[in-house]
Amino acid sequence: MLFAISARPPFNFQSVLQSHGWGQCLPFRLDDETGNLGYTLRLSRGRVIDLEISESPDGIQVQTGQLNASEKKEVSSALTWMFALNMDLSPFYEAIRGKAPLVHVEKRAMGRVLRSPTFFEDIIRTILTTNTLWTATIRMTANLVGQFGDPLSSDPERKAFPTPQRLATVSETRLREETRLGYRAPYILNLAQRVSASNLDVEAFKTSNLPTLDLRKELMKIQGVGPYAAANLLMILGRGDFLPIDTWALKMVSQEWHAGQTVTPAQVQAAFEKWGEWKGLVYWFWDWAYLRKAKSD
DNA sequence: GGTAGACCTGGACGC
DNA sequence: GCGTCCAGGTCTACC
Repeated sequence: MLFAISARPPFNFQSVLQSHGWGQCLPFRLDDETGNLGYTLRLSRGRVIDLEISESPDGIQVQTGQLNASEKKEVSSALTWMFALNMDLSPFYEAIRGKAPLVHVEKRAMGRVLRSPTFFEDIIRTILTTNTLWTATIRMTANLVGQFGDPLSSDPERKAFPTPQRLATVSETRLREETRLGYRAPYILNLAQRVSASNLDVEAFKTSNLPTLDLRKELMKIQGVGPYAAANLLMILGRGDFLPIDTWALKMVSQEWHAGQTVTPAQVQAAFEKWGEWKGLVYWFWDWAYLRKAKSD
């Protein structure tokens, strides 16, 4: 079946896909030819379905197998969250309007960050981005999905992201040695076990009314989530008060404002401080001169 | 509160 | 093919 879901305008499908690298990590699949996004989704009752998501005139449309009414509602709800279809970007655009390195942002309806259907999946994937190369993040995620995800009945090669319950039963040794998570294995296992045992409701973070500072403290109580990962997760939650400062950020700020001299995290923070609650989004979508030059060379 | 070192993997490099 | 070095955030112990 095929159905459409409208987005709060302005909306740009490709801008969401390109907002970060999640589309390269299973169970997402980016189709370079069509520009569409695939995703293998496990519904709450355990059925695994495949989604082919593309742009529609006023939002997105999704091609999938036959769904009953409650399944269709669940898929619509998941996609609305994943693409932040309800997000109101007008205050952000008002704050950045006319600022030179950001003029492309409103033109291309940027500001939404692609999310996973569950915050559990986003936390795990974020932990797997820490202290490693992006190619290793893609590999670790693929291992997790391939080894522990529920398969699609029509194509068992395609699997959904593992549930907390499934991961909670896996040994740390296996996560370490077979899934190749290394020292991250106990962090992933601990999170899965806490969520599985209902000792931590990570999905509640999606609708939390906590001030961002408090939300950040809660996120940093999760093993494996430090300042960088917390800022990244806050961005996913639509809170742009903190910067995910990694080595890339240090390099960009060094090149942009310090003539290539080594900079500290505090200097990165200072560079964006004036943007207040929007600093995360401003940083995320900044048009870096260093990258522009690299492209033109 | 700040700092140093350990953690682990895989890619790059030299031999 | 093998060994070594390095990059990448977080955690823990220590000051």
